[in-house]
Amino acid sequence: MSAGKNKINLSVDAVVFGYDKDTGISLTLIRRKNPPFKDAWALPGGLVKYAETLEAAVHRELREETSLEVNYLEQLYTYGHPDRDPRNRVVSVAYYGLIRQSQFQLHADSDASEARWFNIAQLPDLAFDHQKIVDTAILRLKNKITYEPIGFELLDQKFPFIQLLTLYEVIRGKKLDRRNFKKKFLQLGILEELPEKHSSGKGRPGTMYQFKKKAYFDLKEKGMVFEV
Amino acid sequence: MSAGKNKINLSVDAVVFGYDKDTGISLTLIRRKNPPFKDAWALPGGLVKYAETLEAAVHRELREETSLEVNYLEQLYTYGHPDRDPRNRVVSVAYYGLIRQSQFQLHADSDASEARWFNIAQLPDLAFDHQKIVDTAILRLKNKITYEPIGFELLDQKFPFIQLLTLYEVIRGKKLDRRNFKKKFLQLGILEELPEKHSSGKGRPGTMYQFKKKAYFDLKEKGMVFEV
DNA sequence: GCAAAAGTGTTCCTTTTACACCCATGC
DNA sequence: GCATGGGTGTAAAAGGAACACTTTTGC
Repeated sequence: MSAGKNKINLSVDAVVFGYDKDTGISLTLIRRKNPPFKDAWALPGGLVKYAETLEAAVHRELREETSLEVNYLEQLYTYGHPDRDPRNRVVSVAYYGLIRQSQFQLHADSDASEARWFNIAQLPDLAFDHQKIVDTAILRLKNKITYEPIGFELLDQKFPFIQLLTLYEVIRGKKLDRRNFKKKFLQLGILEELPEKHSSGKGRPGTMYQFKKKAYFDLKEKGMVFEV
Repeated sequence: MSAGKNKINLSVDAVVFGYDKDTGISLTLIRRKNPPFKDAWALPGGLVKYAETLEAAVHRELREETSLEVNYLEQLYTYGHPDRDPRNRVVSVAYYGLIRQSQFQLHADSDASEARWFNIAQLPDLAFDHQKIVDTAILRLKNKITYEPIGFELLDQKFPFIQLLTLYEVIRGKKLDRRNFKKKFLQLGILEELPEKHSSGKGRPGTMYQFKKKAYFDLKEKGMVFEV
């Protein structure tokens, strides 16, 4: 603590989004066990070790604090204001990640657990400048989903079309025309229609689809522009 | 050197773009005076001081190493691979900036100077992972200019329309239709036509314009979407 | 047979692209 | 008066938005 007092600390923080067709977009927060901001909710994260990559640090912290394993992870922004941590100087590289929430109900709502999902519309007060980070992440998610097919990271591997539509509606925050959206999306040629049907219990069952990842990357390489 | 050996160093690097209607897009590099990569060209940058913001560090380093003062500065990406610096762990927050090159001919091509403009099409081998940073910055510039009017940061305050067109052609790397481009741009309502004319020596002199910054921010606030 | 949700096609309008002629200036 | 570059408008094509009826299932 005395040696290296004048050296800046480097940390990572992660905004992990999950999606559930019934509850919408959520993100993972952990409850802080120590001061400052003891008992407040915060983003998972922590100091980067000397020899690990930033991405490795994020994965490690997520594993340690939430036992989540994310597939999709992208750097968001680096927050470096001198006063963002009241103890000492901590510069934090923020990442955002996406997971299929259906696979991780673990921390859902047990009061005893330290990690929980929060709907992005009902977040508690956050420690440090984490609200700012979350705001940036949500903005990025909105933008990103229009020109990269990241939505598939949030849905199950196989899904009825209506779920894709609903996901876009939730993230964009407005109703979309079912027919136009489907037309446009199918035209991209990155969805595979499956023989299976999916019934929600009521009404006509919908066709299941899955993302053709390979087709997408092939097309992307040829200069195809994704935009929805 | 022995104390804090296990703490990560934090630096900033800056990709400063300049534009000249005759020579195109350039960026500033400095020649390294010390190992590693002694005598190689590198981006201006250096370690962040304990109590300064990241932006302040960038401005300071630019002042010290190139005597440039940039108005437009934006965070680009943070590079943190453990091996990016052969000496020890240095995580670097990269920024990119824009300036009116016409105001800074200082370091233009004096062989004795340590800072120089290089056309982005003819860059020398760069130290560290700086080529990667530059690639990202160029990509960002191309993207950004289509949905934010950052071009005005590169042009003189008053400019004939043709220069705006040429700037976009250079950055996009392809010819644009003069009439369609002008129509689209003027429709945005963020350009002010000036009474002055500008002659290139030959042909009919062109009308001068200037960017209506206030009008732009007012419109932006009302939700207007800039896209060219 | 009725309620609920999925499937499908056409028209209209807006935006984008393509394109050609006249005008002001310097020499 | 001719070469050079700047200014302007229109028509065709493409893309996006709006919109209604039929089909399949559960009860």
